[in-house]
Amino acid sequence: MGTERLSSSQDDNELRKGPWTMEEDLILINYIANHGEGVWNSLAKAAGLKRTGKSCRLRWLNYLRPGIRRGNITPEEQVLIMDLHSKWGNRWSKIARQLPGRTDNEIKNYWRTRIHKHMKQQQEGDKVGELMMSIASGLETNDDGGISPCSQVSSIHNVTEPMEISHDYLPSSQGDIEAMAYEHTTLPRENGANNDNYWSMEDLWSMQLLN
DNA sequence: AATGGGCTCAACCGCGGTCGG
DNA sequence: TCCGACCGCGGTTGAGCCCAT
Repeated sequence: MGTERLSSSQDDNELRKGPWTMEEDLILINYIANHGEGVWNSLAKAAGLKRTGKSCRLRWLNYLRPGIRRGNITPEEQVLIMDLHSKWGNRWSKIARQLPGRTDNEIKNYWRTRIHKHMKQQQEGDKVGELMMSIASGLETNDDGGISPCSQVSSIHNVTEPMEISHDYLPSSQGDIEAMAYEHTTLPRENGANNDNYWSMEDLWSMQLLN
């Protein structure tokens, strides 16, 4: 990644851009664990991160924050996203608040790369509405024969449990933590496939706290 | 095995809103 | 009231991965 590596002379003064490293993640997690979040610009400086406050905030909210659910948007969530998008439009942060553990960025990406694309394809084929039916196949229909996401929506609203975390293996050293964190950040994505084997950031969190 | 196009998603950018001095 | 700093949001980009050929 071209922007990731800066010359050593630049490293001391300039702000970093591009993907976050494991070290930066740990610094940010550690700092917020000790001092709390907020006032991102001063947080970035105080933590010793060569990042903008904006970048720290984004990384925290979209990736490191405990409770983040990653991957595998469920059919229920998909219906809820479509329902809320029809009401609110591109108010991603507002929509995200209705989906516990999901971020606005994730929902926005999901909408643009999947739902929006498929809707366009459906429209091109003059089959508007079939997407809804196919997505919601198995879900209940209303009297008009259309999809009634309301029951699904209400069920979603009750789904507030944090993601399940397996603690079958806990690290015993900082080296373990770093190796596991590295695995977490470098494992290839599986294109929507089950990623249950991935390390969640809550794992990283608990490790940091234990540490 | 090589490769080129499509897809995904983390991260950046720009803008508008809010707040304190 | 004005101004600057900061925050939050939505749009966009581009690196990396996947897959068909």
